[in-house]
Amino acid sequence: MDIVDDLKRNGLKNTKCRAAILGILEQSDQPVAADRLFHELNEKNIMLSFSTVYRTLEALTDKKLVKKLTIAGEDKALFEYNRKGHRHYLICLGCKKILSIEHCPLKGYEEILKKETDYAISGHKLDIYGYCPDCQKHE
Amino acid sequence: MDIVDDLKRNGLKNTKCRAAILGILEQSDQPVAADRLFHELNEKNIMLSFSTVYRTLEALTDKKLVKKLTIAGEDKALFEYNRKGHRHYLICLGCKKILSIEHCPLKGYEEILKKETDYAISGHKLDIYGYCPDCQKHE
DNA sequence: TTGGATGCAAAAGTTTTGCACGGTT
DNA sequence: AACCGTGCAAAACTTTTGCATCCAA
Repeated sequence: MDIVDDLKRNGLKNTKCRAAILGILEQSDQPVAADRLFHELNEKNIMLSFSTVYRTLEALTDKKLVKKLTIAGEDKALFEYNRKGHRHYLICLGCKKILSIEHCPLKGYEEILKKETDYAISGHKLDIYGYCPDCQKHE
Repeated sequence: MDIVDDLKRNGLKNTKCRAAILGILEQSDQPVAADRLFHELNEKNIMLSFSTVYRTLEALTDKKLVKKLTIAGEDKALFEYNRKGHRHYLICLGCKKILSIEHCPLKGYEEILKKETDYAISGHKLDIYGYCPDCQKHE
């Protein structure tokens, strides 16, 4: 099982909670908030406490199995399975759905910026906002 | 006084608190967090409560005099004087200093994305992370 | 004078932590 | 058996809100 391997390879014990949380994230195409994870797990009769959800997410984030992200207009953090590889997000302002964009239009720009500013650039984060086709219809 | 005009033009009463908060933001080249504003004002012997700081920031944000933003790795919201015009941020991972970048390398990209996804694109947010010259030296 | 602005205190929401207990290796 | 993981409750922290009072227009 991939998920158990993910855990073991990173020196994390394979427990019901961790496998369940990592599993949900791995199968979701959307970043998920901590409270949503908590409720989804409860629905599956996997009872765990809020502290465990947060501690698990922290452990998984530390080991880079999971990415933590925040988007403008959201007060809480979101978590997603770390599928490696650079990604941007297209966020629907109507339904809050998040689409991953794998193509990066900023290749080369970091190099230009480095020359201009003398900063050592280590990465960037691009979020694009708009309305998905569904939300355009209903308004 | 520009700041008083800003307030009046937007139907906001000109009060000590609002002028002080807007003034600090206007003179800062960095986005500022609510608690930092609170402390800076106290140092200037302008005593006001936390609720007022938040309520004032909310009013100023609603009127678009101020922009509210959140950056990855920061738990609290930051606020900056709205200097109009599109901006990106270059954030130092060492000292957390934020540099404004006025040039936008994404002209045209939104149009391409619109065709690819059928989303109505309304904007984007680009944060670039790195280390400023000072922080590069001290490490 | 009147409605909006402020202070205080309490509440709400998310996230963290202390401590005792339980499960994995 | 040892150590890490978990549950529960309480705390920390940012932000919001209710209500009485105060101030700008």
